[in-house]
Amino acid sequence: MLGLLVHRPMSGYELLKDMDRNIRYFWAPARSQVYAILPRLVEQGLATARAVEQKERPDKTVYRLTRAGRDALDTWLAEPVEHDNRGHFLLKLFLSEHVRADVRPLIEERRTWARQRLGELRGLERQAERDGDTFHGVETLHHGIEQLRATVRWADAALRRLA
Amino acid sequence: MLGLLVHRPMSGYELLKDMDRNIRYFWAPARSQVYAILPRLVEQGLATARAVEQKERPDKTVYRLTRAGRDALDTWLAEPVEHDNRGHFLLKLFLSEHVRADVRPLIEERRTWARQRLGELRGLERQAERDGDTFHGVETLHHGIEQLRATVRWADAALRRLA
DNA sequence: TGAATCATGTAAACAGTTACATGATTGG
DNA sequence: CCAATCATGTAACTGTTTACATGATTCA
Repeated sequence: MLGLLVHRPMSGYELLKDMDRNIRYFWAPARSQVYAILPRLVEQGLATARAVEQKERPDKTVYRLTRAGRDALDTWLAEPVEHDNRGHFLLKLFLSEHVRADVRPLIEERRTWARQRLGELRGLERQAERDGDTFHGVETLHHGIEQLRATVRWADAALRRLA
Repeated sequence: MLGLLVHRPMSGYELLKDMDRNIRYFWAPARSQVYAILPRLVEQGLATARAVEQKERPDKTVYRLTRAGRDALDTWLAEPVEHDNRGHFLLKLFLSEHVRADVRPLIEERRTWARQRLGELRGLERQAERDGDTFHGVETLHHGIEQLRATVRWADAALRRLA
């Protein structure tokens, strides 16, 4: 949310529109969650709230990032990616647009992580085959392996597109 | 958790061991979450708790599925998969092992879902290219497309392995 | 002697969902 | 006239995490 408010001050409603346009496919919180977080940003000094009266529409509250909010965003982007955290990587990839930093290390790190993880899963796959595991158990491993191979393929292609 | 208790009555600790062995790669709740859910199963009549005294180890509580618990598992497995719900599909795939039902429709449905979704993302990809979106925005789309292609590939292969 | 394992929990927070609630305007 | 859009929220959950807390046994 800090990463979207960086563009321009917005109300919760506008923020949700922005999310729907940009990041819905990897992060889509409920409306009520966004409205719950916004006042918390103000409490934490990361944003300010300004009531805006409207004549033909209900009044709205517009949130604007503070300097501390901008700093918090930069700090978050500089922290290591939590690869197992759903959507965390894609969120950082998307938001690093606003912070002029090289994306290459981010993508390379994702690639390294995926390859390591791939090694683990292949180990379990061999073990499952030795142990004569059920179709169901083995297929969940095959599934994970295909997803990780796709991640490596994507990272390679993205790095080529960058070059 | 119902799907693991179906095998044999277990304490929270044993349940966590089982999870770590089998489903850790697509669902790994915290220890405290498992301990929080178990008494809730008893409240809902889905399991019974039995205190077991141990001499050389701390006492433990062993949970056993009731008939209602077994029915709840079957009902859950028969319900449509929530494809967007993290781990939901893999959990059902893994647990349908215990319920003698054909897995084929489950995998076919996953494949259909992934292909539809793939169509959506490809549409957004074309639009993003027309609109001249940033590298970051376009790459998140490429990433999603690769993941979905991997899902379709996996489903095709799994259906072949089944045949 | 110290780490790992066995075993169970509480507390506090944040994440995320669905359902409930209101009320005006715009456009087909 | 009906649906969608604009706009904001509350309530009640379930999901999920990290940190705190205890205490015995086994094995290197």
